[in-house]
Amino acid sequence: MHTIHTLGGNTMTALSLQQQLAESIYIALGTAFEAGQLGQLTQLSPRPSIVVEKPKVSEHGDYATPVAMSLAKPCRLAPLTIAEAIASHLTGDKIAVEVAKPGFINLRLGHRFVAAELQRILELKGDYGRTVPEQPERILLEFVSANPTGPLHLGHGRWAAIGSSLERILQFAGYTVDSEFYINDAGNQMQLLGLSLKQRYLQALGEAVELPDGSYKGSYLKELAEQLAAAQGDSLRGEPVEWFSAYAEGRLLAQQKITLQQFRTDFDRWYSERSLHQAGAIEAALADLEARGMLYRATCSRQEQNGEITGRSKKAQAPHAFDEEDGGGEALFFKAADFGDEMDRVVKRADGNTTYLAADIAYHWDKYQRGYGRLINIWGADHHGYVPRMKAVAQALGHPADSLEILIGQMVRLFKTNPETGQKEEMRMSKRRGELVSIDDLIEEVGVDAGRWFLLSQSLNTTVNFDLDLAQSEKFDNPVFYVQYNHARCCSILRKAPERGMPIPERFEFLRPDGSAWLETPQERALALRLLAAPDEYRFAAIDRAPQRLTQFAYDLASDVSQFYEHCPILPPLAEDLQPALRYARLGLVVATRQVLATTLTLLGIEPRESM
RNA sequence: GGGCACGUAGCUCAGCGGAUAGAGCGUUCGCCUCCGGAGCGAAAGGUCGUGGGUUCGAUCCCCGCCGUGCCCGCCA
Repeated sequence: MHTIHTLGGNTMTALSLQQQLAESIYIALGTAFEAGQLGQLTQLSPRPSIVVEKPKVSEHGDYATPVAMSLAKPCRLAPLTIAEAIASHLTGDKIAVEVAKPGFINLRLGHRFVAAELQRILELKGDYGRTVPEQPERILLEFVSANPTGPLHLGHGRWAAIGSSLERILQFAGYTVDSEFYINDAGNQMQLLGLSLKQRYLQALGEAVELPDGSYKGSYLKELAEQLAAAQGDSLRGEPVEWFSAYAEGRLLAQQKITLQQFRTDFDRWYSERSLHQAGAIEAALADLEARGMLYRATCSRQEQNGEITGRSKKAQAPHAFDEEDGGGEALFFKAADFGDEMDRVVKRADGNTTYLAADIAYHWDKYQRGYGRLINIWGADHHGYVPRMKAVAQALGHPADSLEILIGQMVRLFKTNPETGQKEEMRMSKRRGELVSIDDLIEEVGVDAGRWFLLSQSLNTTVNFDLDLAQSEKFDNPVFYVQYNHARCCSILRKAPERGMPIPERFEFLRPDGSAWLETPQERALALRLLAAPDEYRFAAIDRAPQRLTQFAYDLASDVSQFYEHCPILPPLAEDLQPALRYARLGLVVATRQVLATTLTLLGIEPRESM
């Protein structure tokens, strides 16, 4: 029987604190139920959801549950009565329980409990905070997935930071996760890339050639072309466009890989779209859909036929503009509308070429074939309109709609103070002119740590307003600096302790012989409680797919460290009047704190620096 | 026209249906010369865009409206 008495110090359980508390409350609930204290409530299954949360006000306890209020109706009892009944079965010497006004049950962690949990951190070290999911899953996380047509820009940087952190966070929460980059290396854009490079190459040879319309105008292609001209002279003049495509792709993809690696974003697989074509996966996936009755041939979609398409953009209002080119023949449609998309989508054009969607169908078909039960994609908001048709694909292939999870992230805007006006100005990025701020630029300007931090610290559905000045700041107004500084500060204390006559012991003791706590100041307690909340923070970051919870947590933790440091001296001479046992208990708290800060930063892909 | 997201303190943003809505910056007022200096403490500052609804309880869920951003191809 798992009672409140056995809480804490149990290194075998992978339960977070809130899970442990919820478990205890559930058991107390069962006891109350069996004792007939829950009124009209007829059964305890399905198990009622037990919310355990950290109250905003400390008077309401370290943790609290409103479970009695949600049970009031089925029990037909006053919430207070229910709360009293549950609370009466929660008594123990490790946690103080009290019932408050409307029907809250407030829990206060006792010294022994806190001390035991601190010991657990010291024992588990970097594994503290690992949890086990309710449902184990094999997840494929796909992100960035750019065209190999140029340097990765700031937007890609956001997906890289979030994807790579999320991968670590999900793994720490017990999921099996693989990460993948889908290389969009097929289609006419590669043709255009080759053409652009060839023209640049000819320009570099001194020829007056115009770049074709819509070509890639970024300076990186010019540099590539000049390198080619310098190394090969005019010997490549006769090479076909395809040669230039392949060359450009090879160079640009290699550069993207280097950039991402520098940005601490590693992929388990780089998956080439072209390889799907070569392996016949597109035909295989379409054959699968065909066999399921999900395809049909027509000159236009069923919805257009029936006049069901209203409210479209100008482009979409003229769906047959292509007829002139392709002779108005029949295309192959996928019945996306059967699964919630607004209309059916073309997978094979009238001219016989497959569409981008067809390749994406094949890619996701292949992901499922490889045995992943959950697919998570991170896309920019500019692709959100694509979500319904991909969800339709998942369902048409026989998978639940929610097995494909598409996280839509808003865009990144960059701000910098103009030295002339002193005003913050947006650095406008223009894709047309090839002027995008690249991840390489970002790394050069602010470094990987600050770059990642600011791209991670906002919720996915908020636009990031990236403040370059703030990210460069080496003062406490810069949160990443503040967090790293406080980690380094812990390291410094641990480094100096032996020099000041306090060698680091094997074990720390947090309780006095009489069972009371050495750590009893508000700062010590706040810090310790923050550490105990870490596993829940990691867990929620995984469940909510929300790395920004951890930047927030890291900051709050650093703030607790800072206050602890100000008020609780440890090393002589500053602390020489204090009892050694107290100083050692504080030192133990520093060891645990450093560990949790380091774990949190590692999950974010930010370096826990030992010195600044 | 339609879709998605957003609207919370002067600014940038957090906020798992719970009690008195938080943080940083900025502003005001006090401290501090300290194990690692770039600080610490406090105060002021809010009709959570708006109008309804669901709920014992709504910043959070649902609907309408207003405002902002992104998107709506037999492109990729």
